[in-house]
Amino acid sequence: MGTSKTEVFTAEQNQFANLAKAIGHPARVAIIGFILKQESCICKDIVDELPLSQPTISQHLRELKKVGLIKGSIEGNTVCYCLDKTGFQELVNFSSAVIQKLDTPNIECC
Amino acid sequence: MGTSKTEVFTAEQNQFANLAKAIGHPARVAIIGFILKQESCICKDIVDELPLSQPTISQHLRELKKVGLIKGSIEGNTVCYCLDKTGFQELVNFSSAVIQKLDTPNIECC
DNA sequence: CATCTCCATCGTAATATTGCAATATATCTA
DNA sequence: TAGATATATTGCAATATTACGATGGAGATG
Repeated sequence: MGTSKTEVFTAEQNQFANLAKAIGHPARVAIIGFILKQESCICKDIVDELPLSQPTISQHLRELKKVGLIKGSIEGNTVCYCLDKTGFQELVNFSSAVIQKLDTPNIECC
Repeated sequence: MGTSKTEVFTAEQNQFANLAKAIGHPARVAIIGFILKQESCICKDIVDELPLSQPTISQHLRELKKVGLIKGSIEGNTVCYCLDKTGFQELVNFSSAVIQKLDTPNIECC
């Protein structure tokens, strides 16, 4: 095994899981945080900031891009990576729906 | 490798990454959704609902519990698993902070 | 008490992820 | 054009994750 049985779950479940999984790595959390602080969105600056090799960062950026959390635009010699609102909105929707439900006091169990 | 270099990141970054990683599996998304729909929070019902073996579900429940997304209470012969607000609140905070920042139009790049 | 049900844990095979050196590619600069 | 700079890709070793059968233990039920 090692493979998730994705085929037995809905497309929505798989898609959201992929989104969460992409954030589920400290380097990627750090990348998001760095761009968010508007320190820079230039790939090189991220590589210089984080104590990981350039190929590793490049790989993490690709993961984030794949699920739509960032988008990159080529700027001559450099690449500018910016946060993509869509993915984060999905996160807000999911988690706030849970909280809202938990706040409605019609649950007898727990 | 295969190991994340957790030691070079902050405790906050690692903690949030763990939280997101826990949600980053379709089975765990499905478990959260099932409990949320208030269909049941009894472990056996989750096992009956999902097309995964009992040991596998048990393992997923442990992952969710480890990061504080659910909490389990023994109820005689059964175990009642319920959502824990804390973890979901962290998710909301993180992602809505990103969205808020992206909505402020003082960003020249991208 | 014997047995059944519910759940956790262990052990293990298959697969995925992580990180980096080496290398490729494209643009920029002198 | 020759190098320098920025980024992506490839290939691989180390480790983590996923799934499940087998097993164990605790409470319910006869």
